[in-house]
Amino acid sequence: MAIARELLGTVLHTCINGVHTAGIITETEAYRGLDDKACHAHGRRTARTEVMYHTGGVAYVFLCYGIHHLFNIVTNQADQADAVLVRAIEPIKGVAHMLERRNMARLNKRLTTGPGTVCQAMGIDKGHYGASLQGPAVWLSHHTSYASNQLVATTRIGVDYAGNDALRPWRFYPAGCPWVSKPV
DNA sequence: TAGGTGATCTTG
DNA sequence: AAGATCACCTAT
Repeated sequence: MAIARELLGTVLHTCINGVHTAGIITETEAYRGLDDKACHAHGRRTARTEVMYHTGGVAYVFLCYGIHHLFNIVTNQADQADAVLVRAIEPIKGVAHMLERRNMARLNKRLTTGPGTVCQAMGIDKGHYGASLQGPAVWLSHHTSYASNQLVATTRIGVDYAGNDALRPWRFYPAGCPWVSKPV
């Protein structure tokens, strides 16, 4: 949970086919393998979730609804299976390339607010499954830190199937930030 | 508000 | 081997 908060204000970079794009992470969700039914890895260690059981610092990417790739950062020690989903970014580099990838004409909030659109704009797909977050394709750099009283915590999106665990307030974003998929 | 889309997991 | 299930997005 702490890492999900610390990642807000961190810059996510990708370099794909020589194209460098980057954005400030503005919305995250935390998932915990051991006791969180909303986590894909909870009670399941399969080919798809295997990388979540690895030591943190790698990417967990999966395909959702047959269309959208979702990008997660594996965060804990081996066998804990914890991860943070990146749900939105504020684009800061390579905006023209992001617009092209998203097939959009003008910059607006919809470019990178939502986990599926973040991946599309940044060029992330299943080829990045298990990739190191220390480059060369994907990496992070520091930009801003937020005090905890600047952050909003809400329940996570789209996890109603998880029963009580759907109520955990493990979705975070900076208060007032416009680059958020669904403000409260 | 509903439908598209395909990998993954279960046998509903 | 087939069917259900999804951490979503876009357009009506």
